[in-house]
Amino acid sequence: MGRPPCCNKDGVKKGPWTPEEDIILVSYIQEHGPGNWRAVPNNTDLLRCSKSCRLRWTNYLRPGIKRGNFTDQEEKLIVHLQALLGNRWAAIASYLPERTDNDIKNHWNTHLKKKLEPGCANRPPSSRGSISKGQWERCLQTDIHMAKRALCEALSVDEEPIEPREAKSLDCADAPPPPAPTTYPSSAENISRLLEGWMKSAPRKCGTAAPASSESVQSESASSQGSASESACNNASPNSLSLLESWLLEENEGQGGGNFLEYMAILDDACDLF
DNA sequence: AAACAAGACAACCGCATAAGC
DNA sequence: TGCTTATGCGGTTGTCTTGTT
Repeated sequence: MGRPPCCNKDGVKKGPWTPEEDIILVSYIQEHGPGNWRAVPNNTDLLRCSKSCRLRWTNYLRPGIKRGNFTDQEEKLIVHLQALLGNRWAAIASYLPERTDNDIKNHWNTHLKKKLEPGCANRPPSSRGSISKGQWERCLQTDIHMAKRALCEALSVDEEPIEPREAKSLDCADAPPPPAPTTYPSSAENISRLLEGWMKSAPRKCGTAAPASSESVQSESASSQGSASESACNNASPNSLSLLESWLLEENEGQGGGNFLEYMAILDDACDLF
C-alpha cells in the first residue's frame, strides 16, 4: 500500500527534533504508553507525522538505548549476524537489545562494511529477492554449524579478528571514546536529562534503575515493536545473547548441546522473519 | 583562520504487510 | 473476501561535526 496519509498532510514538520518536541513526545508516551502512533500527533501539539514520532521514540528517546561506541564484541556479532541474516537490521538488532536497528545499520554502512569490503568474505545472502524463503531456511539449517562457529568467534573477545585485514579496523573498542557531541540532536546526555524526571516517576517494568546516563541504562522497554526490547526487559539482560553465550560456553567446555535447542529456537525466530 | 572534504548519524521516503472493517 | 489504514522495515538522503590542507 501507499504511504500513510499523515505524511502527505501539509504543515507536517520535518527535520531535526527540538528539545520541546522531545519533551512533548516523551510526556505523551509517559501518559499513554508507546504504540498507537497515529494518535500522537492528533493528541499533542506536535506537527509531526506518526512515523516520525515512532522513529524518534524508537531510535532516540526510548529508555534502554545504548549509544556511543560499539564494542569489539558488538561489532563482531553484527558482522556475523549480517553475514547470516543479510541486511535485516531489525532482526540483527533483536540480538543487541540496547542498539537500534537504525544505529546498527548506520554503523554497518559507515564502519563495518568498509572494513569488510576488500575481501567480501562475509557476503550476506544478498537480498530477499534472490533466495526463496524455503531455500533460505534450509540454508540456515544446513549452515547451523557455520553459524555456531561464527557466533563463537563473535563472542570471543580474546580471539583474533574475523579476518586478518580487519585487525586494524576492529580495534576501536580500545580507542578512547570520541568527545561527546555538543549539539542537541546528538547529545545523549541531553536526552538523559530530558528523561531523568520522567524515569523517576515512570512505572518500573524491569526493576532496573532509571538511566542516569544513556550509557548505563538497562533496557526498560516500553516500546511497542519490541520483541527485542521486551525480551531484554523480561530478563533484564539481552537474553538471546546470554543463551548463545551459555550455549557456546558449554560447547567450549565439551558439554555442547545443552542449550542447543534453545539456540535453535532463537534461530527459528530468525527464520520466522522470512 | 578559512575553506574544503570526509565521516557520522538523525531523519525521511517508499514499499511490504499486518490489522481492522 | 476485498479494501483501507496503520505500522514496521530497509534504503537513502540531508545535515552537522571533525579533520585536513
